[in-house]
Amino acid sequence: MATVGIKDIATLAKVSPATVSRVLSSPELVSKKTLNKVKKIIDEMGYRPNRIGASLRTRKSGNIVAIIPDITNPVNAGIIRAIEQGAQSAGYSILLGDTQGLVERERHYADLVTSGQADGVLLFCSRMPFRIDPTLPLSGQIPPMVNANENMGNDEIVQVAVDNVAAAKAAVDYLVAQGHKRIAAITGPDDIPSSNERLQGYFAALEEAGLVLDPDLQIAGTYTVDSGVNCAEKLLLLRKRPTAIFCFNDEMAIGVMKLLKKQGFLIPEDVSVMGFDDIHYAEYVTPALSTVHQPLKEIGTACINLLLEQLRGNHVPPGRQFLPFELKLRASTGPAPHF
Amino acid sequence: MATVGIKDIATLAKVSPATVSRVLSSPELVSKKTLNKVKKIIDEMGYRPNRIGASLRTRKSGNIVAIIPDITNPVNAGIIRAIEQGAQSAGYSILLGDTQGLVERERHYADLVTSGQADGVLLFCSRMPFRIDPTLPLSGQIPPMVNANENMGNDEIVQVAVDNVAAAKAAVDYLVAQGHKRIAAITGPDDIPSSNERLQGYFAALEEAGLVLDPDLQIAGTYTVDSGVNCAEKLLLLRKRPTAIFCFNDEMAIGVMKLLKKQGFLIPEDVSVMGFDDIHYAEYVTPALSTVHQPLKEIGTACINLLLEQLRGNHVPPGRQFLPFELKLRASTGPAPHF
DNA sequence: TAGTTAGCTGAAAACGATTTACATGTTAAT
DNA sequence: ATTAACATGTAAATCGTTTTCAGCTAACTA
Repeated sequence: MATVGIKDIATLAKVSPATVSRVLSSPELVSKKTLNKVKKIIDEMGYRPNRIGASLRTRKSGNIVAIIPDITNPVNAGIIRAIEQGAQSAGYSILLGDTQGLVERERHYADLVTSGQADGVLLFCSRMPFRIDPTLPLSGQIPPMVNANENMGNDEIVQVAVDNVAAAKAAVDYLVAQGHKRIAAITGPDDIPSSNERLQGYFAALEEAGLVLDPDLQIAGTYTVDSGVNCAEKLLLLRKRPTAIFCFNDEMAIGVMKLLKKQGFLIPEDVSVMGFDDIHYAEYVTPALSTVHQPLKEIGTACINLLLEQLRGNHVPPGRQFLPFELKLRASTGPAPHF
Repeated sequence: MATVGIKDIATLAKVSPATVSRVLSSPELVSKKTLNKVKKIIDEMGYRPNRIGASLRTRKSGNIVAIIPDITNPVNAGIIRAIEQGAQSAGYSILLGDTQGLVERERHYADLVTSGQADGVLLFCSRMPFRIDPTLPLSGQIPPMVNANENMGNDEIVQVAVDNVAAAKAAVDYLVAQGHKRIAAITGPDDIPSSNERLQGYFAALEEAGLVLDPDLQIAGTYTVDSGVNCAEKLLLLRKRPTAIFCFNDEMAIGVMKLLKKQGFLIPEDVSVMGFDDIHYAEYVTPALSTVHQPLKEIGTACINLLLEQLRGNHVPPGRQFLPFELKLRASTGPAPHF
């Protein structure tokens, strides 16, 4: 690898390293003549400034670390893609921290900013990865950070997501309007705040409709297809079966439909199925899955913009920022069966 | 942000910075007594060595850049996840370079190693992102690099993938064995080497079976669901329709099935559909998609191991390394229809 | 003409670690 | 007692930039 440094360029151009540096970062301070002379040498030599040297001096790494439980999750992948795009245009690179849901890996990646390898954090999970003193105000204790698509239960943190309560309520409202009275909910793990928010929305819709809240109809899944299958099995064993199943993500909804079809149930004639997320494939399962659309690209863009704003040193008002969801009604939901 | 440096620790522990450095990186050179003393101070102060300073001196960034056309593609996401895992255990971080297929972004991310921000490259596309002199041997001109799942048409590069020719041939062999005589191929874009390899496998299988090669049955798609729909439309307009369609990825296969069902064709009674990749959802479309399984985790692990080996300064024999594929036969393929 | 001023440029000091070469102190061997 | 060997610690150079401060020149003002 070529190892030509700023000094070499300076020598060749018969100027000082300072001038070369200025040519690169504040050309307006340099006279046209020297500017061209230096630029020419830089081109000829194919000189690339060493970013590590610059980082050491400026105390800016130019990196942002994204702490993500699972990059293979299409929701996360969709958000991260928009984030990467925005970061790149602003001259930042994304460090990928797939944590597989493990606290120690969340901490590990958070440490990258402590050790100067990253300037800010994009957090896709709900735990605070930094050691903080709860008696002190949060700002000042943490680096620039934005939470993507989760709820950290702390309004001092900048957070971007869909209003899960409202979105879940809208989904259940629709099922209610279709005449369903026994609506089951397959939730996510109960330590995930966004899942609990969806559950609240579910409760709110039932209450507003004056429907009884049957605890048997509420089951916790794990956001996987298999868990959808398992939960659906339990629901079908019930003496009074649900006529609609609201799954807190599309994966589980796909699992539910798989079992339903296997057992000979018609979707949506016997049972309606509603998902959440609107992953790419929701449209292509049979019947096409009704679900709640999350605007991944917009969420990603909002996250990176809010983070960049902080990195520029500007104040960003903390708190949650909601982006609009959309109910996608496809073929897996329909009127409640008569009997 | 605490800004405690190695000098502060040294002062507090009444030793020199060099000793503190040794405590961290080569503890065996330090006496037990000083070791404990220094460690205690480090803990008390919560000192984290600044990685930028260290990088500048050691000329190692501890980063690996992954250059990927599209992180939302489940195949790439699956591979990258295994890569990230292996990198993290070796103390490396992954810089995510989603290029959206653009040459300039590939170059941009390759530049990260030129500028010292990354020590090695994981390449998910087939173009060489570094400017090289073709008259000189490649080694020495490029940094440690491994190609994932593509073919760069250059045996001086370390490359890990599935044997696309053999895999495609196996898929078509199976269709032939099921009695199909008119087997269509929906390929990927024709500038993608792995797609061309699959095409070769398709040709080889047909030739071996003594089947005529009808150019009408070969259409180039773009690896998207929509393109699957479009290509299938063209195939169905043919006077002599295919009885089986081999799609070079699962997305297009899903599109093909969507159109087929819409037009009232039975799968596989009227037309068999075969995919490639075995993405997670292939199992859950209806009918379940027969496809070629790619071992994503193994590919990722092999890639990162080969790269780490190079980063350790060891020679890795260049060339392609094939990992075993697997034919997943599900419900979308069956015997050719009688007539 | 002398005094300002504006516009460029250069010298040198950071930034925060690692590492080489050397100094000191201690023990063991002669 | 002298020396050698070893264990431990220190001082200082180094990595490649950026940036402050000061100096120089040339042009402008009074």
